[in-house]
Amino acid sequence: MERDRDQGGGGAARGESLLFLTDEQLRLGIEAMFFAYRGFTADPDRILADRGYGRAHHRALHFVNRSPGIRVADLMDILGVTKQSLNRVLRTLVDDGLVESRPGTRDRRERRLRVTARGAALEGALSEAQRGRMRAAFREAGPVAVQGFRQVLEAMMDPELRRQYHQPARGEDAFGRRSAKGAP
Amino acid sequence: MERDRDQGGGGAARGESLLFLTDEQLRLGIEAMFFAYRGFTADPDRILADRGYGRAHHRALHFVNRSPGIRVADLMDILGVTKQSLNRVLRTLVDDGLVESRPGTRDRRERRLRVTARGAALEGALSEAQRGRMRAAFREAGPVAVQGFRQVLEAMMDPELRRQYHQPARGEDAFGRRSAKGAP
DNA sequence: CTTGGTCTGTCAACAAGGCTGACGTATCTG
DNA sequence: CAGATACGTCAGCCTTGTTGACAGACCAAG
Repeated sequence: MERDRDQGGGGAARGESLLFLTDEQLRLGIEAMFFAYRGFTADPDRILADRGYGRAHHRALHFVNRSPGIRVADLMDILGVTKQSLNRVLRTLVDDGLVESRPGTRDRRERRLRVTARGAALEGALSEAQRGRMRAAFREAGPVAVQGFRQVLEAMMDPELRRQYHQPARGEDAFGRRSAKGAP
Repeated sequence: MERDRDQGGGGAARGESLLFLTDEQLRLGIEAMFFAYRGFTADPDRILADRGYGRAHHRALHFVNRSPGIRVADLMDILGVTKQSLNRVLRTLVDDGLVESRPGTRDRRERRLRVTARGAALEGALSEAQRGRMRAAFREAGPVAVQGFRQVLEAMMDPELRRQYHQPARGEDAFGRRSAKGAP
């Protein structure tokens, strides 16, 4: 809502050019999201299938890699799944030696997660496949388009998720203190 | 690939500004896709859950509504699922009277699908929820950003899917002739 | 110090929605 | 007529989501 410039109820342009808000344009945006997301996940999915993992494993691995020492509960919030779902995926990753799970030093109820060397290798392969496609898309569209892409996507997120997007890290240092982004 | 302007191997800027192609920027793009897609599906998912349907029903309903008279095989291609998966979903939609399935007039082996009045109503509700969020995002980001958003998403699609994105319609007229976009 | 409440993560069981494989049926087409 | 095609269906499997019940660790109040 924010400033809410002009924009009458009708749906047609007025004054400026609001043609980009017509239902037809929105439908195109919706389908673009659908088809693009398919492409976005296609490459890593192939790699995962080869090794007997699924997309859920990729997601977990990605965010553990991004935030070493993350707690299970925080990972749950980011991924938006129940702890039971997450746990199943996490267990296979731990059993296979891709992720390491250690009790927190400050609070021993929690498990602090980090990727192992092997986990980092797989994450790198998946990530590189995904980055490859995105790099090509970014290059083809150019920096201005990329800027717009990010703006629209960010505006489409739920507010809590937007926070996750901006403050990636969440770990625990050697003394067991929590270390959020700019925490003292 | 296309023109392949500049863009050295290093990863840092050179001449222009290629900072938008760094791995860090790509990681942000990847996470933006992930979080935005969550938001993108959240609103319709709630409506669907109330009525005992899932996201798969939404997808089918959307594309049948978009392309009245579409054949089952074409819907399969668009959705990227097997006929068994599609059939399960489609059967419940037909049984519940949201989608109508009739043999084709030209070729009676095929089933031509279209939404019923009730189907259109549900599709409208789902669609409106999704459009609402996208409308807000588009308005907040502005027309230039929307243009970039569409460019990047399109570049990220698989080529076959890009075709689906550009030529939405696919139906059958009263005489049983196929009617693609600008077909004679 | 003990005790109850609130976290933490785990186990069990179930449902949705993908998948493969094998078939059956109707309908076209050469 | 013979083969190809479009669709539906049965059976069975897997991933990944769900809820419910539970155990261990922590913490604050008595």
